[in-house]
Amino acid sequence: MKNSSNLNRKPTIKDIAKKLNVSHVAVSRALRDAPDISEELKVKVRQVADEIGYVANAYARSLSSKNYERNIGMIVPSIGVETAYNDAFKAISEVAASKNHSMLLGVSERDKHLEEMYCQSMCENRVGALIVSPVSSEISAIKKICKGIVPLIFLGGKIGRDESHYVMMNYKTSGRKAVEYLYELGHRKIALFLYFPENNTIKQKREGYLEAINERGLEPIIYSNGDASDTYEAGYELSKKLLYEKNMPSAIWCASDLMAMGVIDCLKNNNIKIPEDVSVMGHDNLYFSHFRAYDLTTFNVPKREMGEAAVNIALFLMGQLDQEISTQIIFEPKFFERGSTGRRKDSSSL
Amino acid sequence: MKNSSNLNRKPTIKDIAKKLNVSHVAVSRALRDAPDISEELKVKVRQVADEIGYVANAYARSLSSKNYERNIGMIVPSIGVETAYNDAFKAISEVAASKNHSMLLGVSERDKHLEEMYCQSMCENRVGALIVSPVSSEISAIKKICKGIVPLIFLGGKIGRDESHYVMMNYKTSGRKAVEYLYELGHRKIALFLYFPENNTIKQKREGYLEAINERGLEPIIYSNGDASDTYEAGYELSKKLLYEKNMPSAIWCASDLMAMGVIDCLKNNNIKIPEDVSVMGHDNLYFSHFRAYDLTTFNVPKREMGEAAVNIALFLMGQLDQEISTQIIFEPKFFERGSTGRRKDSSSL
DNA sequence: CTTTATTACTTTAACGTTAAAGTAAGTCTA
DNA sequence: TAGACTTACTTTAACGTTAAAGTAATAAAG
Repeated sequence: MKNSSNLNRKPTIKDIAKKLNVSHVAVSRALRDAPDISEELKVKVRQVADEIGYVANAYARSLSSKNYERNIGMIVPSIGVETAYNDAFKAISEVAASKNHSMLLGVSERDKHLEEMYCQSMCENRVGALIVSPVSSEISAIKKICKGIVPLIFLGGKIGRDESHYVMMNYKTSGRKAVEYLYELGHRKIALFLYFPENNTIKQKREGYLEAINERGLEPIIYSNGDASDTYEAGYELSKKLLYEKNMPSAIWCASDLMAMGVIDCLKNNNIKIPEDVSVMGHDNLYFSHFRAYDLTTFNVPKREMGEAAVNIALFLMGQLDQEISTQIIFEPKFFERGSTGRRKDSSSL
Repeated sequence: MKNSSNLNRKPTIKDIAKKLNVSHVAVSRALRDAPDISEELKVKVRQVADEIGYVANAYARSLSSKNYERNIGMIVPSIGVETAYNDAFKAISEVAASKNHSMLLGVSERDKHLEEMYCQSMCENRVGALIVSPVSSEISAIKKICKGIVPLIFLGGKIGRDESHYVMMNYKTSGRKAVEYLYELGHRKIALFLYFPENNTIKQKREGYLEAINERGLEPIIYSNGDASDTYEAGYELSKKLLYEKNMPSAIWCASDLMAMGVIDCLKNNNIKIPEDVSVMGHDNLYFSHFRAYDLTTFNVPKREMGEAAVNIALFLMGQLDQEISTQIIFEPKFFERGSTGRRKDSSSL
């Protein structure tokens, strides 16, 4: 049985007008508190509107006034516990609300087809700007859909630097700094734990790592798990593999904090002390990373700031900002030293 | 300097019509693949549309076809790491996408004023249904705004059972079961850690706890932190207080996993063994709760299922479901026993 | 070879609102 | 006391689309 609550016609300004024997335009102006309307009528109009439960129709308003570009769209691959998009979205939504814009959020679940569908839908809904954290580096379809209709701002690490508007991180810095830092602590056998799928983020981290490793004449040790992607379990499993292969490095840098937590728990479970026996570093600085049980040395990704930067670019492109700003922003990761890393023991082989 | 990218007029079906010397209605029908249009014209129309970068205007379409109730709105107090709303939103967004509905998300940041603003905006945007996790139990303003315009579905624990559409948890069960379980493990000194602000969720948990405690003739021990709300730090601080007061119970049930993690880290830091010396339980079963470092006994909140239930009610109320379903759903918490709880030691005083 | 149907359109009107131009009645000014 | 100005409206048109009704040209039927 179909429910039919959507069939009942909602009251319009014309209904109010009829009741008060005035033109619907007078009502429209009264409701908007526009000039050329007597206080008396305004009061009556508001009263009747309240009485009959009138609520403005945003579709008609936007169509008529031609400024439907009041919303900001955002498309993210996921909004689970482990991602940076929550904080970014939060910042974007706050700024948007403060400027009286609504947010449209699409969660593509890493599905390129769904991502494109959302893109199309947001264009049809005439968002003023669209902030996309693309599922993959392949963004030509998105660009084609939005071209000429909606300004596109890319957020995150998966895209190259030849786009016109983006906010991203320089993950190469993380790779270099991780090695530099661990080297200075005396570590010579420094492993890198990666995850799949291999996107630009990962590529940059590996690049930085390899550069710094090579400059110091060290041997690169890279482990990458095939299927689990960026998870606690992935870190746990890779560590088990290390233990099995009896090839323990004195320091491990994980491309994500989630993996690093898995590594720490697996090693501790096998009576390896962190950081006395092995130093473990992560990346992202999640909310949980500072918890005493992990106390993870890591790199902070300024999620909030990135979201703010993106929404500011959006506002600028929508003509809502009075100052000129750059629409290509690259943030540098910030190093956070905590307790999961330390000086190498004199005998480092396990 | 104002940017003016929003001023350029976008092509409409009339532009296509003019190019092909047909009526705009023919174009409209061709684009929608409607009958009464030749294959030939359809091909030409699609070609020109592509050429000039035509994108349908959702506002005009909705206004004309009068079915603008295609979107589902959702308003949540927060979307940070620690909340259940992520998963719920995820489920809702997936189901909505599968039925070709878009989602409008408002994050109220626990601000009642912002919550009402979003509510108003969603009504004006004629969402087909609005799912709200209210900031507080005071929901009369929300109900007044939406009345007669948009069906309202309340999600979460903060509301009473006299609303017409809701999805909530029975937290009283958690309170009872926590005590039952710990009692059976031999614990007699069972503390409850709460947080502020005190909403229905908390009230129910306390109620269940007190009932079960009283039935067994035990002494209730309730600690509540004044300001930090539901955080790791709150759990940490409350535990410090316990240690300082030398009033250690043999089991602690925390109203949230986040707090429980703080408790575990603080106790472990003070050489108290979990669960040998003290059993610790939480509530919510966050993604991080199963990590080896905490291995937390807790109650699962079926976030995803709750989201699915809510969106199904929404679809039903929008007349998009073929079967009749209940619009008042209460989920029972599911107990997850893990390693943070155990039998009481014979000598339990510390 | 007229009637009836079918195909592929066109024309008109409507959705609910706002913009812009028009106007009647009253007030002020010189 | 005519003309200009002000107030508080009304009328008309438009936004971009779809629904519904109308129609010319061709094909099929009897």
